[in-house]
Amino acid sequence: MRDSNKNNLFEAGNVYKVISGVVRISKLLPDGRRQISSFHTAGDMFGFEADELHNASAEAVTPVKVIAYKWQSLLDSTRSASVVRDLLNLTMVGLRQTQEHLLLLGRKNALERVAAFLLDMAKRTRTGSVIELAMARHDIADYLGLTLETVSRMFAELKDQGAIKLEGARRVHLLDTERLTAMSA
Amino acid sequence: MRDSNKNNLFEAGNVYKVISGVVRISKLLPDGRRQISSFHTAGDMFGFEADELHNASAEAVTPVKVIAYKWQSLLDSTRSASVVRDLLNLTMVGLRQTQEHLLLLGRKNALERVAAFLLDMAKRTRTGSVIELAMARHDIADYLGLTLETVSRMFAELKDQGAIKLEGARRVHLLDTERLTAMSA
DNA sequence: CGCTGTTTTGATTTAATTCAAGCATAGTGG
DNA sequence: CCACTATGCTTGAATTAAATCAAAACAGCG
Repeated sequence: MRDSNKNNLFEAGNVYKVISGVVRISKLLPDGRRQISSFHTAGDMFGFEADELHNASAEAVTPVKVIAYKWQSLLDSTRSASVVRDLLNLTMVGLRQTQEHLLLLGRKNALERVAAFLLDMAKRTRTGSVIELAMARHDIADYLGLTLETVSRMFAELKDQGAIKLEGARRVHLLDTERLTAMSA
Repeated sequence: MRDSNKNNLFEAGNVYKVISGVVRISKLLPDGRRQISSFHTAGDMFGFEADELHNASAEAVTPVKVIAYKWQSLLDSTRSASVVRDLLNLTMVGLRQTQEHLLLLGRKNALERVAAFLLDMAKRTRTGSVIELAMARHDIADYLGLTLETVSRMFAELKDQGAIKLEGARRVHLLDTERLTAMSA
């Protein structure tokens, strides 16, 4: 197990399980534009995207504890067969989530994206209708394919409409999940 | 093997291999907005995204021949272990490609998207620098998160810049791959 | 040759970005 | 304990890239 808030968590050839904290997976364009493909929280596994050529990076959004599994040792283990089947399942789930995110980035407007994001976060954390955002507006923007200003404006819009309440910038009360769901398109 | 140009190719519980033709995988929003997550051509496998709940659909862009493999029988086979490992690899490759596409949808402008699309198509087909587009502008638009008009304008722009030449709407000569590559990111 | 669906091109509108201040909040040291 | 600073967030005004609306040009195909 590894206790870290350093920059790049990954080495290709490993798969990771998050014990606590939040990790973001992202890719950069040469000029610095960034797209975050996913956030991972306690219990999630990641690292299926890593390979030698492709340069995705994994970074800690908050201080993080992760377990690193060596790819090689997973394949060699006596239970290898069922382990590989589990890994396949996890990767397939990841693929589905990523395709859902494609739909968001390709076809949803700013308000729909933010509404969908909040609902997704609420689903993960299971702390009722109050969510604690671990990441900055800038990270949310890079996840949703928007600018941080637009994200901020959409939060304000949702607040004005009475769908959410903000306690500081990071704690969000979902007041009307019904409506958020409808808005998330 | 299945010879088809009908609408939805998939049943969950199957994985498919394309023998010939082109398949598109897409998701719809309730109001009809569509995002195509991938096109699959001869040799490609697809179906890793399918499950009971999630509604992705696979459709033939051209008349298609595919082989359907029953998930169950793949797992039961005597060579199951290596088969599952192969499926895991394919799914991981799919995940990487999908994340690359997230970067395109979230952060690239229209010209960059179209340039990247053309290069990607060229890489797949390996017919030198001339590519035959199997799909309509509308499908390209839904893949790139644009409107068909914008796609058309970007083709015109690339033509004006001397990066490509069009022979009708569907055959594209890549005249300056170098520049297209630079433009694509 | 005349349809039908596809693609291109043009004019206008709009959603989101960019640029530019201000405002909060938390942390630091006097 | 309170100024002082750094960092992140919000808000406003102006700009812009892409969407929308609208029409013409272009295939294919019966």
